Amino acid sequence: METLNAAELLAALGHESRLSVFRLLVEAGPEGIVASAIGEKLGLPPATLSFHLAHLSRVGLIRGRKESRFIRYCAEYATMDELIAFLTRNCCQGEACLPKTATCDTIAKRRKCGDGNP
Amino acid sequence: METLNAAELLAALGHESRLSVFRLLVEAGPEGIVASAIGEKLGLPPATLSFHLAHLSRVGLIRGRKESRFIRYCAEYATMDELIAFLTRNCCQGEACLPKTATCDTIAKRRKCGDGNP
DNA sequence: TCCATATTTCAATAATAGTCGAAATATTGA
DNA sequence: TCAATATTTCGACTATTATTGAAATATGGA
Repeated sequence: METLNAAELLAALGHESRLSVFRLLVEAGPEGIVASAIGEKLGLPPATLSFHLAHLSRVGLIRGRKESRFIRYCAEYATMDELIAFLTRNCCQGEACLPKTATCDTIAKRRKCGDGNP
Repeated sequence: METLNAAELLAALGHESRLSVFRLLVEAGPEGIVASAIGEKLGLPPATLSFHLAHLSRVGLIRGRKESRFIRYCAEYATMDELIAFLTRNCCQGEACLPKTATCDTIAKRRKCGDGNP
């Protein structure tokens, strides 16, 4: 991933409403959530929600599939992963970095960078 | 550190110039880089660079320390770590996610989320 | 077909962010 | 003190983004 593309993804997530939508979908898992339910949960007017969903879709962070009258959205985990990989690539010259504890098991593993450790 | 404002951090990184600055500092490691060298490397005019450095500093993604006439900036790895932890917290309902290969050892470990695996 | 519901598009407006020359400030070494 | 260099602030301008009501489109069920 190049810088330009990463900046686009980060900008998409750098908005309170869009980040809330994305987090909701990340937590929802592969099953996703239909648009109207997202709007209800976050209290966003239809036009506003549509605008933000379109933005997140355009950059590839979420995907929507038509399902009868609804559109069901889910997070694109692969895109998020690439983004995180980009952010941490070649980090910190082999020093320890990213040392904080975290909630998710996998995050807890992410303690040192570039130290060749399992 | 105050409470994490993830959208603010993401918006700060969601600009090509700022992301370039941040990546440069992430790769530079704890030693950091002086402002003028950053500007030269990225081809940013002093006023523009100052604007972006101030922005990144304000949200806590980088830190500058005066060093004689220069200001030496370095990445705040802890902030980035909190941000990544936030993005991946409670992800995907125990399904496999973030499955892509990555450059950094620590990233390579980050393969499943919430599966109770080491 | 007709109605109710889901979502998008349109359009006007409001708000915010980015750019960078020039002037100001700070620091150091001569 | 003076000149050179590093960085910030100011100010004016440009560009982009966000908001949302209302109208349009799409779908499925009665």
